[in-house]
Order: sequence, then C-alpha cells, then structure tokens
Amino acid sequence: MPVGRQLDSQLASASALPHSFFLRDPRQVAPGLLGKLLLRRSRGSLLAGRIVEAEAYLGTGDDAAHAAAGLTPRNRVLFGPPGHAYVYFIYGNHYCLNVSCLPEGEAGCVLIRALEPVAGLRQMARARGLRLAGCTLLEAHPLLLRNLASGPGRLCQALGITRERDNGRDLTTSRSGLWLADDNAVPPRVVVTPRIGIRSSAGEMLRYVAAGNPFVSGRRAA
DNA sequence: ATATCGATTATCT
DNA sequence: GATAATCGATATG
Repeated sequence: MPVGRQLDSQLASASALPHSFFLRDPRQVAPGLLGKLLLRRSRGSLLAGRIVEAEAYLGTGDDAAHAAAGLTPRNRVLFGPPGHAYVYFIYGNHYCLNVSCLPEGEAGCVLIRALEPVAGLRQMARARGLRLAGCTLLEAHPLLLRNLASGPGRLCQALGITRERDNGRDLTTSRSGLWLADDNAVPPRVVVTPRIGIRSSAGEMLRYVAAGNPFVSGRRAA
C-alpha cells in the first residue's frame, strides 16, 4: 500500500472528539485541543493538520468575544450546542474557525489559530496560492511549509473553510467532512500568553501554544 | 530585525 | 461611518 494512503487510513481512523469534549469551559478546551487533529475531506482526498495554537473566548462576560453583546444573527452558532463550527469573515479578506463550547445557551468558544500540516500538503499549498519550485519535494521547503497554516486565516484558506460552506457544521463526526480527532499523539507542553489582535481585554492570558513548535503563528514561536 | 500600510466587506453604532 | 479574533507586501534601521 502506498505510504500516502496508509497515512490517510491511519488519520481517518483517529477517533473524533465527542460533544462531551467541548461541553466545558473554553479555558479547558483550548489547551486540550493542542496536539489534536483537524481533518478535512476534500474531493475524495484527506487534508489534515495538528493543532498547535488556540485561544479561548468566554462569551457574554468577555469584551473581546463576538458573543459579548449577546445573541445576534451572526453569532447564533456560539449559543448553540457544543462542538460546532463558528466561521466568520474578517478584514474583508479572511475566514476564522472557532469551535463552540459549553452547553446550549452559553456562548464560549475556541479560536483555532495554527496547524502543523500533516496530510494533503500539496493540495493545501495549492489552496493557499503558493507555488512549488520545480519538482522539489514539498517536505524540503520549511519556509513554505510554515506558511501553509500558521494563522487563523491561513488555515481556513489551506483547508477551504468558509462561512458559507462550514458555519454551523458539526465537528464531532467524520461524516461532516470537517472534524476534530484524537490520534493518541503525545500532547505538547503548553505555554499561555495574551490573545493576538484584540483591543479589549488584551491582557487576559487566554492564548495557548505548543511549546517550541515552529508552526505557531507570528514571527517567533513561543 | 521591526514598523507600517492597503486590501475589502460584514456587522454594529 | 467606524471597526475588525488577518495577511502579505513594502519600507526603513
């Protein structure tokens, strides 16, 4: 069996994270997601990345959260059941992927901020509009690899995640084509920092990164 | 190395 | 009308 297909079947058999995983405070879910897989079934092939960075947003008590002012048409998924995708469009250019947490009626979520690419690298590069030089193996391009999914907008582009297609999607089953799973990888050591790119509540330590991982967003890995 | 800026649109004031 | 949970390009030390 070709190594690519072997990897695919291995990844596809990783167990989807159940609703109960997300039925908790985002401050527990966000660090818990580090080391887990985000998977996308795209036109028959499998795209996958390992989560290396995530942020917690706390709902109506959190000024930086989209749910801060209560339920609106845009953020209704946040108030729905846990384990569902809240995808929003930002700066007229980018999508960002969140997972809803807490029981229905409470609005916490986790923003997935960076992935270490695991499978479907060429398709991700194509989706990102990145060109490969000649016939060199993608695996040999560390700079390009790091640009594939190291940021909330980048990872959505790499996996073809949009609000139109994916907002509200159930992320706890492979049947939905976009899901989260545990392949029993050793969880990374977690570093906690302030969240990125927000004005209010900027001092809160609610960003969680895999220590020393080069695929974390920004200029330096924390 | 860091700093600043333009793109481009949904959402809310 | 202002702002935004970003990115990539360009400018400057």
